[in-house]
Amino acid sequence: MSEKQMTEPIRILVVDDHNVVRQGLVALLNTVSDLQVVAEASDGPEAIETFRKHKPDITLMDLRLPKIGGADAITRIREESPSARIIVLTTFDGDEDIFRALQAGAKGYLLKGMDIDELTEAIRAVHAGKSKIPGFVAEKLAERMGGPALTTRETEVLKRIVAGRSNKEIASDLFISEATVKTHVNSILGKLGVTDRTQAATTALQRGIVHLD
Amino acid sequence: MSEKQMTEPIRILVVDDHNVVRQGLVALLNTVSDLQVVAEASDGPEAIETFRKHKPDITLMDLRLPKIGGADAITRIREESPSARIIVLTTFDGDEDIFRALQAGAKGYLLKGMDIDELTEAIRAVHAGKSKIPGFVAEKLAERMGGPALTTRETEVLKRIVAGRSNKEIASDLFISEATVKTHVNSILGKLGVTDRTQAATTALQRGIVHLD
DNA sequence: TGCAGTATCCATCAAACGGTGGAGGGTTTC
DNA sequence: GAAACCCTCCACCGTTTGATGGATACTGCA
Repeated sequence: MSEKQMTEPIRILVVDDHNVVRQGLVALLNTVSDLQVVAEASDGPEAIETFRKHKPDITLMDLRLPKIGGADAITRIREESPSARIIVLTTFDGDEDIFRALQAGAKGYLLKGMDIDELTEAIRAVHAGKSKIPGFVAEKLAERMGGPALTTRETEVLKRIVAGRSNKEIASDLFISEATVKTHVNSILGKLGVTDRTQAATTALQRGIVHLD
Repeated sequence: MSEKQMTEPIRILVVDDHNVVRQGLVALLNTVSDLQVVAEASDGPEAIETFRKHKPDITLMDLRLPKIGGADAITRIREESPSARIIVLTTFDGDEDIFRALQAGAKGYLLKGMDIDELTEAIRAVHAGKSKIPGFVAEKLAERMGGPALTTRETEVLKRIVAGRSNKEIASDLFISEATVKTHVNSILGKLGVTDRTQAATTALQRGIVHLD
């Protein structure tokens, strides 16, 4: 509204389910003169609704959220508002999560280990229409792209491997024969580059293909 | 120094390796009148050294830290200063981590999902010499106590199971026979209440006995 | 139409795993 | 010094897993 100001402040929505982190982030961002936190949300649905109501310039979003995960929330928000500028701010969470978030339309991917200056710089960059993905995040992404992607069925099987189910149990879970499960397990091992199901489970967790929750 | 004040502010050290979280926390705590952040640290050794230098009234410490983990850092700090009042502030990290932290002498165990009011209340309580452990944390702890504890050797074996090593590989890693490894694996399965090594791996991760890093 | 990819199933076989029970030597604890 | 506990090893046996090399069928795309 003010005519005197050179620039309007950048209006920000902060989404994080950890109260002290979120409130800390808000306190921190509000100390920067050209940034202004206009709303907060602590889970996926709330994020979607709050975005709809406030239409912030920039959304800072953690990926691990209750009810609806960050990547899905990004998808939903951008379905309604394709111009939404969303920056993922998380701790790491594996290449699969990075991939899904960027796939969903995130314009930036920052780590909580970054400095506040880098954060504000990234916010301004994305607000100006640029993208901001750190080099090593891009590397991780390239790494993932190199490897062949799991099919939906394989992912289904992998989830159950992580859940500690045997081939026989997985077979009855999915209403298929144990032979088929073995086929899937074999291609999973091949694609993940591991030699047994325990390794498959831990690398699936590490790469963020599956979560323990 | 001031004689006019009713109470001196509580001097706080904040330890967290995520810069934006830590700086946010500092910004947040400094908005509370009787709290004053006097120092920060971003890893274990730094925490120990910074504590030595500033002797804060309260230390807020995350558990996942580079170089030296939070629990070990607490141990080391309290060796030098048995009266140190340390509050763990973390995201969760499983019952084993809770146990080790309290064992090491932490006076409080708070989650980052808590409200800022609860946090400040806990800080004042611990500063007043009390302990502050939320109910469900105590529950988790009780749960853990119920189950039989793993021996050091079993933990060693479990780490390698999580790393995806076979019994034969674990045997040569530890310079023991495969038969011995099988014995250990068997008691691990029994103690964890699971039926195979993949389940052992995932519940070990879930309970915080082992970490993927 | 034909090809690539996915999902389903089969048989076979060796290797790895898990269950059971027992045994000896070493601590720590009472 | 007995009891309790841990670590080490052994043998036996059935089950599970992973590796290999197929086969059929449905999809979508070129």
